Amino acid sequence: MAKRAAPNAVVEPRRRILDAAASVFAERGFSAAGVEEIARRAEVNKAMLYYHVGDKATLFREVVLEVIRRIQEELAAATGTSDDPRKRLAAVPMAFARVAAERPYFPQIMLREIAAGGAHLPDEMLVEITSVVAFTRRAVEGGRRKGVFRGVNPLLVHLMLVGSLLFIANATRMRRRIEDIQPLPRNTPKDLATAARGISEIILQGIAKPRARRRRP
Amino acid sequence: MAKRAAPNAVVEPRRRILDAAASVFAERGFSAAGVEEIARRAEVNKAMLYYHVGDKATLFREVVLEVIRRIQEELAAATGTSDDPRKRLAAVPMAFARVAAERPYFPQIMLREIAAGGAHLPDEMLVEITSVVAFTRRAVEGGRRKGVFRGVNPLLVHLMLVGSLLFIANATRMRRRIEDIQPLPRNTPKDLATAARGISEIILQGIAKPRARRRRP
Amino acid sequence: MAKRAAPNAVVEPRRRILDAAASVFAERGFSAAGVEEIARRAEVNKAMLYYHVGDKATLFREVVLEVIRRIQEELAAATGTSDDPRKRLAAVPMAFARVAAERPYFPQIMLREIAAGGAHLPDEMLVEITSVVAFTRRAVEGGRRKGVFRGVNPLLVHLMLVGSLLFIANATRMRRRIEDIQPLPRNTPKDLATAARGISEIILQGIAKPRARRRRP
Amino acid sequence: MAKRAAPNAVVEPRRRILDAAASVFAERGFSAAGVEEIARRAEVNKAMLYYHVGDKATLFREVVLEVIRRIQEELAAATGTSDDPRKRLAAVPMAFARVAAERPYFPQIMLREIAAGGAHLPDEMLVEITSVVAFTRRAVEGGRRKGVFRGVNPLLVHLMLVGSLLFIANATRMRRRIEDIQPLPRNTPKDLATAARGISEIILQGIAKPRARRRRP
DNA sequence: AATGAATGAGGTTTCATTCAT
DNA sequence: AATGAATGAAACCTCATTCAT
Repeated sequence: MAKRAAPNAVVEPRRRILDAAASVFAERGFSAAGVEEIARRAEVNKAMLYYHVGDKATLFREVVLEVIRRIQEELAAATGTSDDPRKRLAAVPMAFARVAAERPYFPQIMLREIAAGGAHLPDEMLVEITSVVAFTRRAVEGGRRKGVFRGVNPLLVHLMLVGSLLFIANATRMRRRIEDIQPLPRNTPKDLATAARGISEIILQGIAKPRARRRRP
Repeated sequence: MAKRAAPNAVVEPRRRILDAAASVFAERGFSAAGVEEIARRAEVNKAMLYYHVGDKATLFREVVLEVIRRIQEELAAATGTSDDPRKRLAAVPMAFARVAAERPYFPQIMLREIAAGGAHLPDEMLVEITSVVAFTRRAVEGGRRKGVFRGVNPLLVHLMLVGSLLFIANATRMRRRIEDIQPLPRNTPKDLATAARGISEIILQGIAKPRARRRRP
Repeated sequence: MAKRAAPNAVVEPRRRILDAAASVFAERGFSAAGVEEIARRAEVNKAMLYYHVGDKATLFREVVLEVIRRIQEELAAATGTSDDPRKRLAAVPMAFARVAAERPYFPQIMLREIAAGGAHLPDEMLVEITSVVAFTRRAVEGGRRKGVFRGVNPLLVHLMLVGSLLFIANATRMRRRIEDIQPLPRNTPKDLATAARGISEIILQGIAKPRARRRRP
Repeated sequence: MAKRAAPNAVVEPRRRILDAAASVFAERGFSAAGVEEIARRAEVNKAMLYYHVGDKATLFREVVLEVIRRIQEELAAATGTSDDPRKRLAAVPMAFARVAAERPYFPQIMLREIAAGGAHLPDEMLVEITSVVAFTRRAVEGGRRKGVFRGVNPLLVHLMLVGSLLFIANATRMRRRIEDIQPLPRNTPKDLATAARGISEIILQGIAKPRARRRRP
């Protein structure tokens, strides 16, 4: 289906552009990202970039939209698997870890945009994000009803799950720089999936309903 | 003993500049922040800004340095208070919450810089950050020795404590935008101190050493 | 086959820019030359100037490179003509005079850069200059072997030939200013070619091997 | 006489400023020279520099004026010594070499200003320079009358004498840079006085009246 | 679908000079 | 005689975007 045999033409320009944009946005952030460099990495003419996708803001929105969709897919898949609230909850950081494994630029872009207060995203896209929060809320409330979780603020739990994971994913890069300067204890979590498991383990125990105290005599 | 009675001169120019810089960096991020606007907010001539503090990068470093120092102070104060590992650990998110209360721009700048991988900070400043991690590690290991915590990766705990808090602080702003669009359940943590308590409560229970199981009869 | 009929478009933008740059560098010197003015004289947008050639330093280097090439061409042409050391030597100031006639800004730029110690030129370009010195050295040494020149430092001869010519070319402008103030004897060399001849005449006699003294009877 | 014992106060501020200005003007040229740096080198407050000498243009003029005066003094001294036209003529490059030995920045400033066409000097100062030319002219014309020089353009001779010397003085710095890149024959004139002697030797022979041709039989 | 050229606005930084004390 | 602070203009350069072909 490729139009030419040129090395980069095997993948459609739009795809190349979005990938290039993602990587530059991740590395530099929205403002510091240069349209010039995105075009260069996509091996595309700058004008073509406008032709195929649109201006810088559109570029960014498309990139973010794709990852949000992927998160939603992962969570949808998890929904079907089991209705154990503990498994449901653990699926949240794991979904993020999976998408991050697929698209390494994702945690950086996401954290940057959170820090920016969503400044580069339109209303509709923010609303999409809400669906992810809703997933966690249902799990927490389900667990509560079933007596496996104590009463906790579901939003707090969500933010801890996701925040911890994204934070860890990003901090790793900074940590590597520090390790280049001074030797550090050797305990960084190896990969994000491992981190995701560590996070849900702690949080699940953290919100578990304590066993009924032994009744006083 | 202010030098002049002019409305903005009650506080030293350097202070005004750093405060203005902090607010602009928080709102816009390093690259999108304009020296022009920083100067305007500081009510200072653009050239004066260079005279008093230095270029944009220096400006940023000074701002970050100040908040790191404040975090270190808060933790140092907590160190003196008690040697209960649980209290020590709870002091970490609380220190961040306190500094954030004092300097509202802090969580945003910090999260942005984490997402940037420390790109705008010199090596020495990254090293300073290590001291904060060390505080958590000592608390976790102390708790372990005393038998109140189970064996967990201290770095993971640290990143969860700090990451959760910073993430919550930032997500709040995005959340408010969403709330303007569609009504949401009314459960956002009121202030950061409350969030800090919620976080440490969950994590402390999450890493607590389980009581010895009663032996089966 | 000009692209447009617009009045300034008959000559390629890059050419116009280099010419404009040359004239401004000559008039004002590297530091005082304004990119703004270069663009104006080239009838080009300031950004286009960066697009077509590069920054101020690059602009300068390209201009200098062109004239060095021209000098080398002139000398190469002279090499083929004759192998009389006297003619070879005379070709040196004449080459400079010819290039100066073609590009009036050349002596000024060159003298300015000599005075700057080559501060705006990269190593490779300085090396190019060496080839010109080598030409003179070969002529002087050739003349020595053939017994027409006495033993003199070839570098000294080179610097006198070139220095005199460039100095005269530049002093003329200053001299004109003086003449506007007070009347002067009417003896300025008319053009640079004449000056070049005057210079080589004096220097050739100056380094000529004196005839063998008539032996005393 | 010194007002204070402070290390830099033994020499009057005005002197320090002029010396600092001279060195910066020599190194960087008029436009690139920064008032800031001049003040720093003079160990003087920037405002004081304006108080003691004046603005940048004035600073420059004072520096140039001083060296012109010194050249005039040297030539005046030479006038008294002998009335041999050859010695008179040789005194010209030697005067420049002497002043250069005293004030190393002099040849650079001078050559730069020649290249600038005197742009930074007022009319009166240009006129002063004329007196130097006049010295050479008298020597050349005197020598002509006495039958030791042939008929040559005195201005040409002057420009060759002075131009060669200044050119050599400046080229030396560029030459050193080249030598750092590639090894070169070892024949640079050691110091300027030696160069001055080399120059006048060649030029004196170059304009010497040829011995009467042996009359044709 | 593709490109090189064009553009205007804006970015950061520096500079010579002066003022208030 | 001396200083730190102030200022406005201008410097160089980059950017996102569009146009003509």
